Amino acid sequence: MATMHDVARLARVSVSTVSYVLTGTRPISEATRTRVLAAMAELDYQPNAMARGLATRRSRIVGLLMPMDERGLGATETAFVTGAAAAASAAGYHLVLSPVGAADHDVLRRLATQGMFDGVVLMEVQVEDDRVAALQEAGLPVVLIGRTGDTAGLSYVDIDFEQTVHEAVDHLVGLGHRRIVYVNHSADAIAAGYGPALRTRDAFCAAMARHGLEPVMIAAEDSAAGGRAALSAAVAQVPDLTAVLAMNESAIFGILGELAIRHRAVPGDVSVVSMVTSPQVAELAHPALTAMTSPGAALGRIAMEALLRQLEGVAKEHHQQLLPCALEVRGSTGPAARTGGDVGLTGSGPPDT
Amino acid sequence: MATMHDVARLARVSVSTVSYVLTGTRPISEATRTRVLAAMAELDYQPNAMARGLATRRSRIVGLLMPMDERGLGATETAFVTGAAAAASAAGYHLVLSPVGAADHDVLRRLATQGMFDGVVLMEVQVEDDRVAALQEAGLPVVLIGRTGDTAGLSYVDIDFEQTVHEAVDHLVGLGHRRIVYVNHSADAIAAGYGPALRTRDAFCAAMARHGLEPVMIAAEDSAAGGRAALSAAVAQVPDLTAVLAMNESAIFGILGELAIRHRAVPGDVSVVSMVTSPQVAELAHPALTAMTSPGAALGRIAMEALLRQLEGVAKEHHQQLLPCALEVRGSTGPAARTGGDVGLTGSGPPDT
DNA sequence: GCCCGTCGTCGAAACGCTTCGACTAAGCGG
DNA sequence: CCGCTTAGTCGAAGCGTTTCGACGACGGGC
Repeated sequence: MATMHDVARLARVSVSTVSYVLTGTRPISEATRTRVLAAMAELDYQPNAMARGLATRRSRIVGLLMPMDERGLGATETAFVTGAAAAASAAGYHLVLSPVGAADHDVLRRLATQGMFDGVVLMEVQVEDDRVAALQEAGLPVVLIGRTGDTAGLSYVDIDFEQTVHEAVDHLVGLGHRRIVYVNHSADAIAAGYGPALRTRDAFCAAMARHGLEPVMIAAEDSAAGGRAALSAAVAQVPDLTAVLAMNESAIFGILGELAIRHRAVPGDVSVVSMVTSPQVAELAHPALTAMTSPGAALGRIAMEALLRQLEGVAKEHHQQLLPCALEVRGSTGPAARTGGDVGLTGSGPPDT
Repeated sequence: MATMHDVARLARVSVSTVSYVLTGTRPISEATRTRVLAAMAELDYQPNAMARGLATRRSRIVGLLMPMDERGLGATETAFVTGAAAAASAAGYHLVLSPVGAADHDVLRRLATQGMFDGVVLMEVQVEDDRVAALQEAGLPVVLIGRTGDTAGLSYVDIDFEQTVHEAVDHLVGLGHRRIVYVNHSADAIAAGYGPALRTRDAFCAAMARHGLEPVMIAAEDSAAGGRAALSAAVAQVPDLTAVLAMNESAIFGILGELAIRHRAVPGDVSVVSMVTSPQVAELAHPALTAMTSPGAALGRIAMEALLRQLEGVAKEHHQQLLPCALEVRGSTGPAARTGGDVGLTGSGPPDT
């Protein structure tokens, strides 16, 4: 409640002197400095954020822009948020969470022009995403989590899907698997240009090709039911599959459930690798899932740090970085079954929803 | 980038007139209003948030204060956040996410005095929590998610643990269960005064007493391993238990895993009810868990709306509200086994980590 | 003994908005 | 026809900072 005026009066100096003590922009004698500091302490003075923001034209507020659909955030997205929040807070910035749909153009521009944000981190970027352009036009520093198709002139941090898929496939092939099915996100997501789905699809093809194997891919709705359906489809297409690689965090449990119903043991008959998964989720399954653990919090933190560096003028170039997911072998993968044959194929259960 | 000055000049009116058009605090003739509006549109004018905040002494920013430990947020907490964010955004407020530990007193006071927040929602409140007092001293409107022991003069929204536990117990008793074990949060959490743990403990005692049954309770660490250990302990203490009621979202999968190891079928031999759980998590298990679904997003939304009402001066009284979790029967509960006996007790497997 | 640069401080002008008091021009009841 | 209210507008004074230009004092090089 106390203002700089009060402090100045109590310390018998001018307001500007108090400001200089605070910001250190001009030399101040030791004597007055201590007098001013004492006055501040006595009055329990805190500089007013709004006033400071107005005068400096820097709010020390950064935005975290993300679509917040009904279903809420998955573990990985939540990790982005907490990582970014921690980094911002550590640097003395405030982080505002702005739910902004992929199509909310005007909302976005309003946010950008209001002068409330020094910069923003944009999550859930599509391969084609004009929000990026809108923000840049407004002159707002932006860092992406995820990336557009054309990344020229952009700062981003993303998961290295190519690398991650290759590692996962290598792991399975190394265990002797040959008939591997990739369960991706939904066909809708792919059609909509959802980056992770697209990139993992291509990477899976490439990885399988490198081993001289044929890539089989199934799209799954983001739900347990979707997972069950996907597994049914997979078995129908490749009856003697020995491994499933799944991108879809929501579908994975449906996949496991359907495998159980069909009496295919994991990892005895079928090995399962879950991609871009948080350890917590991987531990939930039984057996615990061998997974590519997403560097969620790290990604959020790195993105935020890159943004702040840009704001502070430390970095002028763009920050572009890919982080692979780390392979963590747990209980759901093992050597490929000897006979690639038709184990348990008979009970080709109902497609189920 | 355009300021009110520019708009005023272009519309050939004074700055104050532009302001009145914007805020509607004084009558403006239709003619000038349209002229001003046209000028705004032409210049693509957006009022500067900082300047407005400084002049009105209202930032239209609210804080969401929560401890953000290493492990990150659970599904329920995440729902609080998204619910609150959506509500704030819908009302034209900005929501800043502030990781603030339970002990960060000075950080809290600094946040409160900086004038950046019009009000705050405080999450993860302890039964004894002096942060609440600190915030109130600073004159900041506060709404809690969760509640302290003494709620006089406070606004809060919380889960109705009493009601929730009673419903859960009634459900199990209604299915014929008599030997029900409650798996709570860790002993540490209870000792630290973690409200949900305390309140469910008491409620469980009361609910069991009402049915003339003896309450058996086990504390579990928040992990799958903790769940396994807890179930082992439970079986040791009540060999013929037929139902488990679990509070601990992290431990629940350990409990299920350990049951599987001990060849106790769910729900054939043992029924399991998970408390304060999100549907997504409940669906992950196999069989899907009968659970008390936490009203996560609703809680966040209601808390935020209460805060905003307070800020707008609409509501003067305090908002105190409890929401029960909704019982959603899925596959993990069924009639109590006929013979309460020693089914599967022989294979009293290793405590496992 | 001068001139100049640096140190330490001050006053005032921004920053972009809201809001108060005042003023003009109508409209209107008596 | 006069004084009152009311609609409509303006200018100026804030809001609490930062920052720029200025100014006195002081010390050093010559």
